[in-house]
Amino acid sequence: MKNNITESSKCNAEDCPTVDGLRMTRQRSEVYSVLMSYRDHPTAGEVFERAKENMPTISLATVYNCLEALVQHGAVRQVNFERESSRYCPNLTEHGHFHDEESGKIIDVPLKKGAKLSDLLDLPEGAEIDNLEITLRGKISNN
Amino acid sequence: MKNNITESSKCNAEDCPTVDGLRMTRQRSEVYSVLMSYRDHPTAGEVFERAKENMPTISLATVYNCLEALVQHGAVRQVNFERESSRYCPNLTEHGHFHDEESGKIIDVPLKKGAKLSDLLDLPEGAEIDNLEITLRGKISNN
DNA sequence: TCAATAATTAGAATTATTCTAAAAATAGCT
DNA sequence: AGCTATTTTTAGAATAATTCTAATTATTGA
Repeated sequence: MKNNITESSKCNAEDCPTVDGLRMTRQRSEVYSVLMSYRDHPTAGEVFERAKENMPTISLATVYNCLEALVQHGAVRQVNFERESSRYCPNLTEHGHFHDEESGKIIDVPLKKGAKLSDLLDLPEGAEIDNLEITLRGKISNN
Repeated sequence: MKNNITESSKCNAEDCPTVDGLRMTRQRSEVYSVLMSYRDHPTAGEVFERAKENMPTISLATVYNCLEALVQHGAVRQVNFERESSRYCPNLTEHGHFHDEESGKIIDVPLKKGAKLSDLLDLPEGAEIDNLEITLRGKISNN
């Protein structure tokens, strides 16, 4: 195929943000926009299924590559629940995840503004936190 | 082999606790005592290697079975870091885990007594937490 | 336009874990 | 103790998510 500048290979703010130092290819843009439009923490396989609707030739390996690139550049977060396959989340605010045992849904749980981790945990002396993951599992009693 | 009651098939408080409703077999006892004696969050494979020293005939499948049984009966906790293989921890107090990026060591991080999760997180309305996992990754600056 | 670099692709390889089915151990009777 | 039902262990096969490989394609920038 000839080098073909299409609409989707150009950047527009919504579905193709400029990520520092990351070349925004059509595939990365598609993967990112899948994450942005559903926001339900899909697995790589689910992202692949959805991406194929717009871009039937995309491969699973590419979805993995794109997700990794987006994660490494901080555009997307990778979320792991026990040994299940990784899920991906475009919410970049500090938050944890609540896994509802009944519906299977995963709900973002915002960290309270100004709340300090050291109020909850006895952190080791001199610990510098690069990454924090808080995952909760439970039920939602609706009454 | 004939039914052979050996020393290790009897229970003594230290390496063979009675776990509610769990038959304490020689293999389960061995797996549990491996976890208790090193307490460094080994993987199933590492538990297998260590268990073989005392019990050369134990199989990897059995180690997985035993670990699962112990986890299900609340005698041991399963800890997951990103996509790495599961690790196991006999510390039953409420705690999170700090993963030191430099040494690779995993350090238990106690929850402060009386600290409330709801001070840190905006939990969803009516959420009942069955399980909480807090994992931290970072460095320890030693000065 | 061309050369150098980076990304994509299909399919193979890897790896942790689970499954299967047969053998062994154990518990609960009498 | 002996008998039977149930549970556990075992080796090896199967599975599934992810990563790797090597060839093709796309992109950058001189």
